[in-house]
Amino acid sequence: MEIHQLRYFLAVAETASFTRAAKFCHVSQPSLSIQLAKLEAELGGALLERGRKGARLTQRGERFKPRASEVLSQLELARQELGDLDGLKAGRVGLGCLPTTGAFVLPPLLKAYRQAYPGVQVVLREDSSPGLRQALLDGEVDLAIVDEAGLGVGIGSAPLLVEPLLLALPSKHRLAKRSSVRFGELAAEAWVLMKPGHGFRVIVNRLFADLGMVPKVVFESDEIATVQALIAAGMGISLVPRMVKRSGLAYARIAPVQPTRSLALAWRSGAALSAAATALKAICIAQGGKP
Amino acid sequence: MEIHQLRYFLAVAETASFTRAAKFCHVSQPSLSIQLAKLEAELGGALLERGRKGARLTQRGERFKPRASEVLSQLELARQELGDLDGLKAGRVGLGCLPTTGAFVLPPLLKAYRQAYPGVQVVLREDSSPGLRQALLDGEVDLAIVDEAGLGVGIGSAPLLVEPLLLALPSKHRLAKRSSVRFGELAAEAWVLMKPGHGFRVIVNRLFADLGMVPKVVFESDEIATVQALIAAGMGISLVPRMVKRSGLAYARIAPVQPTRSLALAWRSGAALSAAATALKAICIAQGGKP
DNA sequence: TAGATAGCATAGATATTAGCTATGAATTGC
DNA sequence: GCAATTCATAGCTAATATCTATGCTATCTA
Repeated sequence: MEIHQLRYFLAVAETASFTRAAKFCHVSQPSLSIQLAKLEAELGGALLERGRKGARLTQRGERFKPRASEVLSQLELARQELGDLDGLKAGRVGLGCLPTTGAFVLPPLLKAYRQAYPGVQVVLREDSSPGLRQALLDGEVDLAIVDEAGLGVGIGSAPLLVEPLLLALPSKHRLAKRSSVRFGELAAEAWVLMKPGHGFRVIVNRLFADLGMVPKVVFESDEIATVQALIAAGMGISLVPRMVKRSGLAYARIAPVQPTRSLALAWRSGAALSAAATALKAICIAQGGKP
Repeated sequence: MEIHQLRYFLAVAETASFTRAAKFCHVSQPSLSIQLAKLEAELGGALLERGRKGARLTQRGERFKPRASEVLSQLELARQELGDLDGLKAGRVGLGCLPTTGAFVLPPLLKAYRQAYPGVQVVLREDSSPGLRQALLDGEVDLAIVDEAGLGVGIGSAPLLVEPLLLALPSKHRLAKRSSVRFGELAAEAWVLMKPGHGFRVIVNRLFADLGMVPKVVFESDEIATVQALIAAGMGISLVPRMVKRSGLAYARIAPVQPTRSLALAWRSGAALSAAATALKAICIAQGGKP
């Protein structure tokens, strides 16, 4: 059973004539006759009744017609849908981001994207960098905004932004008035940090390791908001990305070498990005993550 | 776009591997690769993402898959339905009959048919012989039980039964006690007949014509029941087929040559009878219309 | 690190087949 | 009776689906 046979069959059903159907299908009448004979042979019986002045459907033909019609409709619909997908009139793109960044970088990105491609659905996923990395590899998201911990083998990336990590202090802290602090001055401080595995916990660990020290960690959380709340309550100090600055805390730069974290847009290396994902990638890179 | 391409595509979607899909489809892996490349080219973009350890669907592939699946389902369903039709597990047959015969010949026929093929729907149509002839030619019914007036060019037929026409008389009629009557004795009688066009009105006309006479027609009707009711009321006499004999009237044979009407099973000459119609035809001929 | 394995793509040969033109057979209309 | 219509058949050609053999790359293993 071939698709062109279905097309020929429906043309005959429509025109009640092999000759007219052949013209309609832009093939010769013998070709059409032969193909229909094959179709009938494969289906085990006549679909058409040939007469002196044309052809009419047999009962089997009447029964077969809606199926053949449905097949061609589905194929047409498939083309249509794929066209919509490519034309960004439809589709879906999965975007991952870090909980500490979502609230800051996503709104302008998504606003621009939604305006440009209102038909595309964006599915968000907030997770840690390793979690996002896995989600990329599993194809659960198409793109993700991650820090260094989200990269690695199998992941492609483009830099989005580099932002300084600031020392976050209770406003009454002895260093609260300082605009910059050397890291060595912090050896004895109590630290409130993100739990291990989070991207910039890694950065803090590295900073201490470089100094041959171990931080005195008094609290750990998964939420940057919690960390800052604990600091505001005077439980300790921390390093936080500049984008989460809020009132009620004091922030100081680290000197002389300011630590930073880099955010990058990441995707699975081998992945054939969908049109929707490609467009989102372009917007991300164009905006550079800067609101 | 070809059906085997859809099959290959779904196999890859299922097995996540070109190699396994090729085995499943009983083709070589290169053949499958090439066909899928063609499918993708025709649809304007990749459907599958080739990786080191197999293949996975792209977004376009995910979108396309249900359509491809539906197409194959429809084709399978079509085969199934045609098989049911041929196996007489489904189907429809149109059967026509004369109003004067339906009540007498149909019940046993339809009972036997329904019992043998409960899945087949029988659509009845009662009409005059010329009307049934047209219905046959138009394909509105597959078979019809008609008298001579229903035959002609383009109609095939098989004899079903020959039945005598009896003289129907009011029970107080002067001839009511006679078992047989010569037609010549009826020249002066008042006649209640079926309207012109009805099959056995033609027969009565012919009988009179043979004698060089014209009947004195006092009433005409389309319904044999009406004719008999008028006769019972003493309005005249008539010739009726034996199968409509009822109480309240007297019936006499015509002698010496008993007039008859023949019923036949008819179909359109060129028609490819459906399995359902062929089976019904067989039952009709086997029973010969005799209850 | 070299070799083996797995997975898909490419190349060239072959066999099937869809399509064409020409023609035939049967019927209808003037 | 001739012309026109309609579908089927025959023979040829070109397209193509498939095959085997091979290449390429990445992964696994000794």
